[in-house]
Amino acid sequence: MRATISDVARAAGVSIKTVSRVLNKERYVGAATRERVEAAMTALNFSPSLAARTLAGSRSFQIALIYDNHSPFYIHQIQEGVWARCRQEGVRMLAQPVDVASPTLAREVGGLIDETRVDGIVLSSPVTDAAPVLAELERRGIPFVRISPGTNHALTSSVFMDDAQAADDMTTHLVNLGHRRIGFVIGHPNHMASDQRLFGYRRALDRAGIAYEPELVRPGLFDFASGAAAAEALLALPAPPTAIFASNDDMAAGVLAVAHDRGIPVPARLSVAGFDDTELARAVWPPLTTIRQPTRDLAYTAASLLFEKSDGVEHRRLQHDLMTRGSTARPAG
Amino acid sequence: MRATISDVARAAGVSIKTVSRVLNKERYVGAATRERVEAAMTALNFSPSLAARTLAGSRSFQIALIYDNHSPFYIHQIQEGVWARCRQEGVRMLAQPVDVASPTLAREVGGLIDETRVDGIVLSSPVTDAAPVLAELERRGIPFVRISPGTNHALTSSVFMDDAQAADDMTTHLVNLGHRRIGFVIGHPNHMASDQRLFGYRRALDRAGIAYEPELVRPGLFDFASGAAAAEALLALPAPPTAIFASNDDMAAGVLAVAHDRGIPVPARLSVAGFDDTELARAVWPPLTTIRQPTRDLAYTAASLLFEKSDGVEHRRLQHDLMTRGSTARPAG
DNA sequence: GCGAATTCAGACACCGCTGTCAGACGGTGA
DNA sequence: TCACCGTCTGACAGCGGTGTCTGAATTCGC
Repeated sequence: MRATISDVARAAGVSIKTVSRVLNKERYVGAATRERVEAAMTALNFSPSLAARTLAGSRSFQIALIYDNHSPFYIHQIQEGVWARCRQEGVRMLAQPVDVASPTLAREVGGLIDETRVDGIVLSSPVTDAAPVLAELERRGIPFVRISPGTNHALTSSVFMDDAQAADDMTTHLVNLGHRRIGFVIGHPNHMASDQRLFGYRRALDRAGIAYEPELVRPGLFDFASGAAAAEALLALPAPPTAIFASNDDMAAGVLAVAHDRGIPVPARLSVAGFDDTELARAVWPPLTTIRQPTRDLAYTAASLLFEKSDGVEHRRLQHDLMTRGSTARPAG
Repeated sequence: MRATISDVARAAGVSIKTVSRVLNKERYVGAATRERVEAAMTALNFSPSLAARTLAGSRSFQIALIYDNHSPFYIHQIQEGVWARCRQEGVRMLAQPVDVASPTLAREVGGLIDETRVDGIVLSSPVTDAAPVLAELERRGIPFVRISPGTNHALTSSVFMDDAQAADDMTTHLVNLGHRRIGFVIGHPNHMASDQRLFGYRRALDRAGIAYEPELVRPGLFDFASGAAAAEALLALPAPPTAIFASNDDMAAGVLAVAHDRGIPVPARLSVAGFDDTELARAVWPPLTTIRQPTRDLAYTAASLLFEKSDGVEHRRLQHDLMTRGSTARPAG
């Protein structure tokens, strides 16, 4: 049967409180005692009941990762990162997909906290910018860290990259190749990063002395279909762009598909650039020039911030990289 | 402050136990009493402590989903399916990535069960066939369901599709198009489904009276790179195949990339087929002809089996579909 | 109209740990 | 020598619910 803490105590000839001390690495346990207890624990194959620890103590050894569904690749990396850090800490991760548009979201999150008593929360974009949720978390005073938030940077701890600079870098890359008419596909309007990326695109154009043309900029939803639709529109223009920069890889894949369909060789006649460097970027052809977003590391760092529990608000900026692959080249002619 | 069950009891003018009865939908609670209690619960915004319920009762309101990392798309759909069913049941899902090759895996899983007291477990391939894990679960008598297991079908409840038939269908599709030299890329050796798919391929060839040629069959690991490597080898053959059937979409994407690199038009000169119908199948160009595997439904059904807790072992086979898209066509000439 | 079955509600122990407090012990400074 | 401190360990009371048992009120069969 399952071993309990009192079984261990009996086997080691100490009180259950002493076993508890060893379990929690508290001070004031003699070396000899500790060893006896540890031996008993392994001998009995003891795993403490999380439920009992949560109920009796002030920690639950669980944190929650809250996200809304967008790219599976992105979510996968986020989960990976948070989970890896949790594992080091001996803490469980509760993955909680939500609908950021749900009117009851704040209450759901509140219920989650009450039920599970999680020790902290990692928020992934776009839940990072859902005001009711932030207010609820604030009200309860539960520690939380946001990954790539778009608003109120100062308020809470967060990890992020410089989306504007990254988009600027990519646009500059295209400009340096010789492109002058560069199409842009905006990201999902729910995500604040979308604005940042658009801003970076415009800033780079501006610096290069290229006039901003609204017709070259199309809305998107971070998915394949919207990328394809945007490409259709851009390529139907009287003076179509020689390069298209999509705000994520999924949409860039959509752009690629449209180009292939129309027999437009990439990159010879059309350069295509993405953003994120998900696995998709290397699975399409030609492989996408894209911005490597350190997604996994962002998530890992977010979890770290939670565990380090420095009292104050802390921010960490992580570096991005421009990954030059086969989908971009000098314009024809 | 957080409301407890005794707050609710006081507010409703009943005993704690009666509130507990309402919470658990037990019998023998008067309609009027139930309403008073429910009103008090919403008024106080009461969420019961999972830790306390777990400790005192015989359920934990949690199940675990155990998987080893392979395609992010696949995992994403599996999580989605299990999670959707859990939500209906008011049960939390603990996502637990593991390394199926780890020698301590069974112990880890045992520890997970002891710590969390999960009510049941969903196993996803290839953990479905890790003998030590199965033995551990069996020993503890904890309910579990396997998704697409490869072995010991009779032993435990499972949901699956007919991988052999699906591969047979795809191969037959290619044969019917007129292909005679059909390359095949095997899946990851850890996954039992890989054998089944190879078997289906051979069976279809056999029925069509086409001799099996070992040189047309290459090993793979379910990832892009191994698909590309297999394609390189196949296309370097003195008599290269006119079609390549890869055991999943990721590898098929690798095949496509090699074809593009070599300037071999798809599907005009080479047909390419995948397996799974992940989002990737529609993100590449041309979109992949593939087998739609009802991954999300498999996961959903697996969770259902867990909750329905019919005493006996139960199996559910789900249907697959042949999705004909742009990557396959009649061979040239 | 009366005993028995059924419906309803509460008392109480306890699930397996942690927090608090108090006690024992040996070493230290005055 | 004594008071005092740091170190080590145990007793004990909960944490917030559920399972079991017991008892009262109601319905039912004949």
